[in-house]
Order: sequence, then structure tokens, then C-alpha cells
Amino acid sequence: MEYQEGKEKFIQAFGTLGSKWGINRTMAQVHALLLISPGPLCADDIMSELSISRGNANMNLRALIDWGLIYKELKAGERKEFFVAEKDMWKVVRQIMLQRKKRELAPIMEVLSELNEQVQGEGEEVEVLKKSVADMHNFGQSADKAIEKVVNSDENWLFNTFLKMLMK
Amino acid sequence: MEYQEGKEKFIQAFGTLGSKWGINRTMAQVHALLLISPGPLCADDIMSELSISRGNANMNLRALIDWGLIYKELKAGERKEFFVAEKDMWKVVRQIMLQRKKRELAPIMEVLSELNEQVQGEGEEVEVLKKSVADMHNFGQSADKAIEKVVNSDENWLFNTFLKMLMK
DNA sequence: TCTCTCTTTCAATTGTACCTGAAAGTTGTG
DNA sequence: CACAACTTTCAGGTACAATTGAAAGAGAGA
Repeated sequence: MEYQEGKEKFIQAFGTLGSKWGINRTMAQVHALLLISPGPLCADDIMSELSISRGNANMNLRALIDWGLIYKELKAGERKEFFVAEKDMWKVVRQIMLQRKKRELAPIMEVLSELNEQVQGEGEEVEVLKKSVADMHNFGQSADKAIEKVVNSDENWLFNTFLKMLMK
Repeated sequence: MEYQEGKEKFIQAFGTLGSKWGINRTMAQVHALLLISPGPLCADDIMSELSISRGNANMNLRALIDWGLIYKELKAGERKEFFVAEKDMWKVVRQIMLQRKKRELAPIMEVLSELNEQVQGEGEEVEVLKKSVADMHNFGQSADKAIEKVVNSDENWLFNTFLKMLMK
């Protein structure tokens, strides 16, 4: 397979994956493009590689910076901004886990806490609702803790060892 | 808070959560509704509770059965089909992990394997592409193994212990 | 200050996944 | 078989998110 074809397949696959996980297809593609670029790229590079508009490129680059997945880089003597991706896969995954926890786990946990405390009434249907809420709240807390531990495992020899075992 | 309000908030929150994770909003809402229903519901119950059409209800009920998250139940003397949700939170999460692994991890792993084996050529850009592909393939395999282990942890005392520790 | 280059914004457009409802299909019963 | 009770399908419509492109903004150097 030629380089160009491989590159396109990679970017394409990444975009599809992203969209199945609730992440903007283009954002995922920009990320993929930067991941396989040996050097920094500027907005125009990305626009022409992915055939997208200036506005779209700009929006998704900002979003990726916001997620902590790419960095802005300034070249001496150039006005243009360049971008590079974090290429350490473990850091990438860690960053994604943290961001999604913050953006999507946290809000629902708040709703669950509220329901946990405030739903009144009696009867079977109320009990079933309360139990569901409590179970999910519980599970969410466990998940939160597990994510924190995994994300910070570098600092913890014991968990690091267990994690490696888990993945073998 | 009254029961009805709590119920609506629960269903609403679940729907939002689902859509942020690439799961059909309505499917998540139907699931939520069944989770907090003391008894089985039929298609008409769901249509009126969620104000959705017959076709929509049918589609999403089939999908939920397909995911292994709800079951069909027949009542003696009734033609209608009734539905109940699996309410054990751990089984629910397990099922979702397995299904998503099958549906979304597997396809991209195939692309990565293909690229891993078939990308030809030399030069820095080819090397960077190859490295990205290899890293991701690696990570994907680890994730796959970790999911398998977590999902089957009931049978494995050591990992069960570890998991509990991870979540405390 | 003016101009040139690059970045950001946003109203209008486009794209896409989802939903509807009616019609066709299925199945049990008299 | 004919009917009634439900389920499934799907062509067309809707709603929402993503995208465009042009205009406004921002900053550096002459």
C-alpha cells in the first residue's frame, strides 16, 4: 500500500471512530493528521490536506488545544501559528479520559445526586426509581475513582503493576 | 421533588448522557424508562410515556434487545409483547462494554492491522505513520484484554480483588 | 499610522442521523 | 379463510449539529 493511501485510511478510520464516540468527526481527523505528521502544520496545511474551510479548521484546532491534545508552536521568523500533536499514546488516552470524565460524567453525577436527595414519596415505583438512582450514583463514583487511579498510576508502583497485569 | 418530576429528570439525563457517548438519545431514554419501571411495559406504554411514534419505539426496543440490555416478556393471555430491563447495574455496564468493544473497537483494529502489515515505503513521514499505527494497535490490544478481564472478573478472584481496590 | 498577514467570529447553508405515520406483514383465533 | 391485534418496514420529513465563507479583528513591521 502506498503512503498516501495508508495516510488517508488512517485519517478516515480515526474520523469514523471519533464520531461513534460522540466526538466531532473533523476534530478527530485533524488530530489524526497531526499525529502522523513528522513536523508542525499550519492552518493552511490542514485545510488543504482535509479539504475543509478555514473556519472549520480554526474551530477544531482550538477545540483540540482545549482538550489538551495538541499544542500551538511558533516558528522563528513566521507570523503563522503551527500545531503539533502529543504523540505519546498513553498521554493522549489519559487526556481524553480526564476530559470526558469532566465533561460527561460530572454533569450526570450532579443530576443523580440531586435526585438521590430530593425525590419524595412512597410506593413501589418510587422505590424502584430511588434504587436505580442510587445504583447508578454508586457506579459513577466507582468509575470516577477508577479513572483517577488509572490516570495517576505513573506515580503509584502498586497500581502500575496491576494495570500492566490487567493488560497482558 | 415529586415522583413524576424525578422520573422525567432521570430519563432526560440518561438520554443526554447517551447522546454524548454516541448512543441514540431515544434508545437511552427507552432504556431508562424500563430501568425505573417496576413491571414490564408494552410498546404503547413507551410511546405514550416518551411521546414517540410506534416505529421509533419499535426500532429502539429491537436495538436494546440486540444489545442484550432488555428482554421480551410474554404475558399469559395477551398477544402484546412486553419488555423488561436488566436491572443489575454491573450486568448492564458489562453488556455495554462488550457490545461497544465488538462494534467500535473491532473495526478500527482491523484497519490498524491492515495498515500495520501493508504500508510500504521509506522516509520520515512513512516511519511516523507506521509508528502511530503500531502504537495504537498496541494500545487497542491492551484495552481489549483489559475489557475481557474486567468483564470476566467474577470468575477470577485476583482481578476481582484488584478491581475492588481500584474503585475504592 | 497604514498595510499586510494571519486569526477569529458568526449568520447562512448544508449534511446527516433520527423520527414519523401509514401501509404492509405477521400471527393467533373463531 | 377472514378478521382482529399487534409488529415491522420504509419513504419522506424534521431537527440539530457541522461547515462554509466572508467580514471583522488583531498584531507586527515599515
